Amino acid sequence: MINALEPMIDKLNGWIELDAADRAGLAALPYSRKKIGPHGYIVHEGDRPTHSCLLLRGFAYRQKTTGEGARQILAVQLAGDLVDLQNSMLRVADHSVQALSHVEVAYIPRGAIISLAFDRPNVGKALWYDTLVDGSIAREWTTNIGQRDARQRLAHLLCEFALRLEAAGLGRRTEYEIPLTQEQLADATGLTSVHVNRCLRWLDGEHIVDRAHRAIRIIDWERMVQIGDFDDTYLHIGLKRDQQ
Amino acid sequence: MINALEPMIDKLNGWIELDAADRAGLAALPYSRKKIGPHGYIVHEGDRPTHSCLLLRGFAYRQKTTGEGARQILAVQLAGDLVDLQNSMLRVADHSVQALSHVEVAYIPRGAIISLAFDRPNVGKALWYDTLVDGSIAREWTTNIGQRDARQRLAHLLCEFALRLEAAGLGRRTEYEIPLTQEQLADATGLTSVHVNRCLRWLDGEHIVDRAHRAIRIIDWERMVQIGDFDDTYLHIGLKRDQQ
DNA sequence: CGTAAAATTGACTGACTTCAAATTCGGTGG
DNA sequence: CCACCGAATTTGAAGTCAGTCAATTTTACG
Repeated sequence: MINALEPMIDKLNGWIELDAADRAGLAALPYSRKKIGPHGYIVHEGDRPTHSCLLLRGFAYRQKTTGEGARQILAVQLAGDLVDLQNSMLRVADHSVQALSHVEVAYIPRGAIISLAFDRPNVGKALWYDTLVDGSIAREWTTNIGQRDARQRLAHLLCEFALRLEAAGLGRRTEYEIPLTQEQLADATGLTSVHVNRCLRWLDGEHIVDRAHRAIRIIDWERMVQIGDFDDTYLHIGLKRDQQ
Repeated sequence: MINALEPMIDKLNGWIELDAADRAGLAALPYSRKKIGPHGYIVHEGDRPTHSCLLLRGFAYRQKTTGEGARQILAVQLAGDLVDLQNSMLRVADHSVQALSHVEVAYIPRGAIISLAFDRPNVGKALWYDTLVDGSIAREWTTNIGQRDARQRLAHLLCEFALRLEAAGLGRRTEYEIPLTQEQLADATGLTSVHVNRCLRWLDGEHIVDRAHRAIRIIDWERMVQIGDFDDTYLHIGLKRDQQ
């Protein structure tokens, strides 16, 4: 029987080599599964979570809401992502996590993760790297929103999704599916949905991307990279290979 | 003799209670000191750092530069901050750290920190919390830049500095000094220096803040909080008290 | 299939940028 | 201690990118 936590173990193993005991320790983590529909909350800002949350299937996003009700999407999470080390380690969740599609999640008691992290240093390091890579992506998002114009922002985001989905084995960089509405793309880039629409239509008209439903086909990857000022260093794909 | 690492130990002790052995372990970390002038690089994007860097004295900032040369300031660091766990743990620095004022830094071999983190779980947890709080602040910055207008952004940032400096014992929330130029404030908020100037002048004219040199006096804290839509939860000040 | 959600489009507006010039500040060397 | 000079701040005028508002068309899914 395949353990439901396998995708997470594989992802962590991508950051640092885990031995059999490390993997066994991870596989033995207690958890409870739950299915959640689109828009459903996985973690709510202000909660005092006792569990960490792992995304087993589907897509989710992290977001914050300002006092005026504006929403900023902070990250998009793929299956296998430990969605909530951020929140569950701190006492009060400072942001929400919501389902983008139908998702299945595993809630793992935070105590069990912390113990394992310190019992098995390689697991601890892998978890650490995972949060560091999350942080690196967050910094690039800040830069994207703060310094690039609308077209660049969108192109950059679409390039990021392409590479992350490819790395996770969930698509190809030139053809993938991600269930984000234009309004959600807007909230992720600090734009309005109207303007996101105009930019997408432009990319479409220039034959750089081709859109059908929520599927994206990047016709001209080189051009897209150039428009989005995209450099994949910040994703730290291939970290393990680099570490020696 | 007072150990130069004391401010860091105090800060970490603010996240989780450290016992004598934890503190001794931290105090025994090997390090080399270095003085760096304003604008000098502490870590350069693209470096493969072998050391982590602790800010002993002065102010520093983290930044990324886009392919077009636009600069985004990602964080401002105060004395006592471990400025570079982010970068030094990953193999390639994905952003730079530069001195804002005359600073003194301590370079600590990353191996020594990693060993200590896993030998003494409390130290590991404290370091972990430290990066998590950094992450939380980063998320609020993203939200600030993505969703708030110019006035709100600036007011929010100035409120953040006020509380962080107060928490670090480096000023009072209603009166503090921070050596940021208006151009740097602009790069931190995704605005232009011209517009930052206009917003500051407005805050000034409304008698909400009073500026002299790089010192800021917040005359009307309540109003400032309201204008900046500021809620300090994300700073996780008093985390230890909340944790039990 | 029907209906609510999402995408699309147009006209108009405005917050912020750009460019350029004048003024003030601050640190350093004489 | 003061004079100097580059850096930082301040101000004005004009331009533009993206937002707002509102209506229409298309899509998705229960």
